[in-house]
Amino acid sequence: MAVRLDATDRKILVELQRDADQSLDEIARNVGSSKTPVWNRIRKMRDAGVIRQTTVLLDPDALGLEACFFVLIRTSEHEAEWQRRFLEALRARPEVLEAHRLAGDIDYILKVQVANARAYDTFYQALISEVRVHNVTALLSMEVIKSTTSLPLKA
Amino acid sequence: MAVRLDATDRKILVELQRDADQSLDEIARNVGSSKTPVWNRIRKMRDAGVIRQTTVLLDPDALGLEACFFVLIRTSEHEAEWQRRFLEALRARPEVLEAHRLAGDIDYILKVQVANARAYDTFYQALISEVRVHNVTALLSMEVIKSTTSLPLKA
DNA sequence: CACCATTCAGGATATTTTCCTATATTGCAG
DNA sequence: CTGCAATATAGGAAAATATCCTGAATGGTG
Repeated sequence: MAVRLDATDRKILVELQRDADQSLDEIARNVGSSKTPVWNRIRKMRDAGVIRQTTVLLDPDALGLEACFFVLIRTSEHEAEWQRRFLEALRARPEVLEAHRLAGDIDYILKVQVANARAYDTFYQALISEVRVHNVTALLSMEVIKSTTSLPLKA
Repeated sequence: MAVRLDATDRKILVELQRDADQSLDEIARNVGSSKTPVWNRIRKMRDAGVIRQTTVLLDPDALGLEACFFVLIRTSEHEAEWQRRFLEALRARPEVLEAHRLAGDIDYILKVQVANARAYDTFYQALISEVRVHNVTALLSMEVIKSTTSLPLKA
């Protein structure tokens, strides 16, 4: 079900992306409305799937996950069965935070968050032993310049 | 202030990452405790910065942001002033969801979420007109295989 | 075993969510 | 422009929840 979002909806989403812990009254004040319409709009956007999840963002360093790798993968395999097993392997591994199938030269990109280079190597060895890939390049993040889950909304 | 996380803390974090809308009683039930210790532990982890933010994850497609690009950037510039301006430019642009400085051959990687290829080109032109970069490769995501903000926690 | 510090469960109160109702607003046909 | 129907709104009542307090339980230590 597609939902047409108006300016108030978008303001609410901006507030929720900024801080989902706010009370309805606070959000209502920030968007210039009252709690009932805000509540109805949030419920509607939840039901429509515009809002997918409320969650908490953790500090990777505080959890000892100090190494972030972007992994570029080329493969010569393109059969359905191989792909199914590859996707399953990625979905099953919690250190894989993102995985995209790409257009062009490089077939897949992964974002992998692990404790250190050794942990990455363990992950890498396990992955390539499970599914054959042609060429893998790992890019190691030295510094997170920016990291947000807030999608841009035309206010 | 570093916090030592025990098994209960990690269970709480797993629950909060899964669904931060749960009531304290629910979380307490799920981790086998009662609401007071859960509440105290959450507050402590918030204060310590382990929990950085409570937020809402939105569906990019529902907002008309149907194109996700990973952008690989090489530059010959490595002066402090250039870098400062480059970081500022990235932080100021809301379509840049992630930006990392990398080790090795490629200097930076960005994750950019936009409406379509045209919008990406607009972003790209604006960026290179603002700061000089040597070489830019854009990888277009065809399919999101996995996308999570949940960091792996040894339960 | 006794002491201290820490963590716990359960309860009291303040706050918030959830839903209802009556009013206001908007879009639209005549 | 006017009146009607559909929709959105503000405010309030009841239920649920967060927040904080108290006293009991626990675990490590001399």
